[in-house]
Amino acid sequence: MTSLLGYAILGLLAREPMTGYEVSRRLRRPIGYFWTAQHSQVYTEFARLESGGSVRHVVVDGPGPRDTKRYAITAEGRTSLASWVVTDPKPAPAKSDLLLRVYSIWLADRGAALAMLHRVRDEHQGILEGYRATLGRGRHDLVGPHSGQTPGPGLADPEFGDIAALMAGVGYEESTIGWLNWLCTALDRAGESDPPTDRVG
Amino acid sequence: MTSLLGYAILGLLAREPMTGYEVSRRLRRPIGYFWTAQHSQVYTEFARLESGGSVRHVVVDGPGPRDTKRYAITAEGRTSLASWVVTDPKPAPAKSDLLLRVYSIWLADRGAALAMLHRVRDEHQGILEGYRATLGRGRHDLVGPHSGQTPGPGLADPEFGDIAALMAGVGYEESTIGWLNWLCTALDRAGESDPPTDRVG
DNA sequence: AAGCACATGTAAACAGTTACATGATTAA
DNA sequence: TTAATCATGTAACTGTTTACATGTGCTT
Repeated sequence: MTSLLGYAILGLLAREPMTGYEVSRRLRRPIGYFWTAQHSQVYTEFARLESGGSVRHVVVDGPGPRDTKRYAITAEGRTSLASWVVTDPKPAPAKSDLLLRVYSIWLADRGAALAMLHRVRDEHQGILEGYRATLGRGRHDLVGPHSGQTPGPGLADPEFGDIAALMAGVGYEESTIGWLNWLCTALDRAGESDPPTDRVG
Repeated sequence: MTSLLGYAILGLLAREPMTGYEVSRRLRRPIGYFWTAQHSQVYTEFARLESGGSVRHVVVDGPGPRDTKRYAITAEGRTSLASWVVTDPKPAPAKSDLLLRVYSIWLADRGAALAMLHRVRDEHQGILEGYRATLGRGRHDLVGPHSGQTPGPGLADPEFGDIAALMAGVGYEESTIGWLNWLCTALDRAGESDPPTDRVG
């Protein structure tokens, strides 16, 4: 009954109570880049979660014309989150704006395509560095694919989830950057024989 | 004005004319896993593309109560696709069902979590093998990050886009599988100190 | 005085999924 | 005869984005 957005919110509240504003802020560019939502969606989802008994709120004083509400996960919410976590995700339909463009890149002007790919690569490079910095700021036991001996956070520690998500983000960005570099090289090589003009029409 | 789905369809039609049914079939599990759509969405999008002058159809005889229509991209459609291709994609909001679960995995039962992660890894392994098989079936010039000397397809060849998308898929699956293996190991290590029971409530 | 961060909501539009509806041909 | 594949469409619903709406307190 709970939606994926609902579980995203519960995952945040399981760490600490938050206002709708704080949840929205975390869901703009989340740690590990795995879910996003607008504040309008968050506020309506809170209402559904509360009527389902997964969260509860207390009113605290704050600015503006309305009450500020701080939400906390309930025991029921925690249980439902914990049992959903181990169910099978449906095979990701992974819609990629970038891949969609690359699929049709053979129609485009080579120079313009290369410029776009370089911009995208630089952006991913920045994101990757951000993830690495975040990993570095945390405790760095457990980090590194073969770090072996040092004991990491216990399974019951939320940092386990944080680090796992960050590691996924690092791996994803690294693989994307590697692919973009390969693609730029391939595009250069493919372009050597062709004239550098737009070949539409 | 054209939606991302519209460009996905144009990208397919730029290769060869197709019926709505064929486009839908390709969009269920696309080459490189980068876009999906239901047939209901495809048929309505065709209407929009046609009223915008990007596609045209001819009626061919076929089964069923309605006419079978074969769609082809127009010169205008090709031009609009080619110029969209080199515009910047917006930073992918990349919603991941799996990452969402892993972010809250510290709440779950370790055994159940490991079982789920193993199922997911095996599934990704299958997808990866599928991509590799597809790459192997095509001409395999250009394939391999540092294959260097052999000339690949010209930039104006649609196979350039096919291979690029497949390479992205291979990189993504490899990185996902590597991360899942790391995660299973970390989960084992983290679980050694904790009792293997559900720690909710 | 202008702009930003905090803080919460509603409304309209668009994107996407699931279900409904029809019917021919071919293979098990 | 049962099911799958080919083939096209509409309707209802859910999810998501964008725009509207309000108002405080702090900083520049």
